[in-house]
Amino acid sequence: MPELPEIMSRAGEMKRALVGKTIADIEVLQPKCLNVTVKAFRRGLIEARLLDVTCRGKWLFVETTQGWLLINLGMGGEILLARRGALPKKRRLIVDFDDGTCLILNFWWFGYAHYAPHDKLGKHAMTAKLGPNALSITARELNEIVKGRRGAIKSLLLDQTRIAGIGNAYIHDILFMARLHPLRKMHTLNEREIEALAKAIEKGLRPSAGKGGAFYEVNLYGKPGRFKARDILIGYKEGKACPACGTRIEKIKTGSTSTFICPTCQPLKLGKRKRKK
DNA sequence: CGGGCTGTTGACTC
DNA sequence: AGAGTCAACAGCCC
Repeated sequence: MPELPEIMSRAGEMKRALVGKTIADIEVLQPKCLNVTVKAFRRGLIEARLLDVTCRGKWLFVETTQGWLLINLGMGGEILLARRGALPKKRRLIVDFDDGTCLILNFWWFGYAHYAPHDKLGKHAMTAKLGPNALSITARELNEIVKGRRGAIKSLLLDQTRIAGIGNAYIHDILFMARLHPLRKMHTLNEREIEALAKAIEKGLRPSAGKGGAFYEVNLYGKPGRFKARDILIGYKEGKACPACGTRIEKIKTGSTSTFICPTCQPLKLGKRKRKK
């Protein structure tokens, strides 16, 4: 499940590998991943030269001389660089370049490959509403985002219009490092806790971003990320000992998703006074 | 073999 | 505002 560390890594790889190339052809095997017709998509991007690749949250922004290619991998999938003669089996969209290489998009369940002309990028609703990147938010900004809201902190962290890039894989360790229960209400958070959360977002995403993403995702060349299972503190480690206190890690339902927590380190009821002195 | 689970997002309802 | 539900339909696990 690609989240900010993976998408940042893919953006860097794509920038290094693709800038300067010109799109020669596009083959769409799954038209429903587009926001326009196959014809309009091809007309928009064929003959475009790639200028830059960046990301905002889980979206890749490929800037070309003819507008933007916007990619979201949804619940999973790969972006691979290959040659026309040696394509991977699974593929839903193929972008051919003028030098015989091609970019293959595969979505596990579904994903998006959208086209926006230069002057329509601001009208692309799914990206226009994105909040600031999770790795560029300061404690002060986080405080502003949290202020006046009443919902659970987990739903805020996953709300891409407030904070872009966190998904349900990295969130377990972020909440654990902030010592916050996922269902804590935002209006009960004090300044110290918000500051801890801002630090935890950084600590939860930056190491993986520096290692090319998580081990369960592959890069443009098919190589898995170097952020390993042992680098994860409590996510997906139900029944194992909490690294901070030894309590058994639990998996709890939080709305329609689950969260792994340490019930000792992340109590839901915030005692006004700490027990034990 | 089959049922349950999992990730993202928008649309929709209450 | 926010919580809940659903739909899109692959692949792994038991």
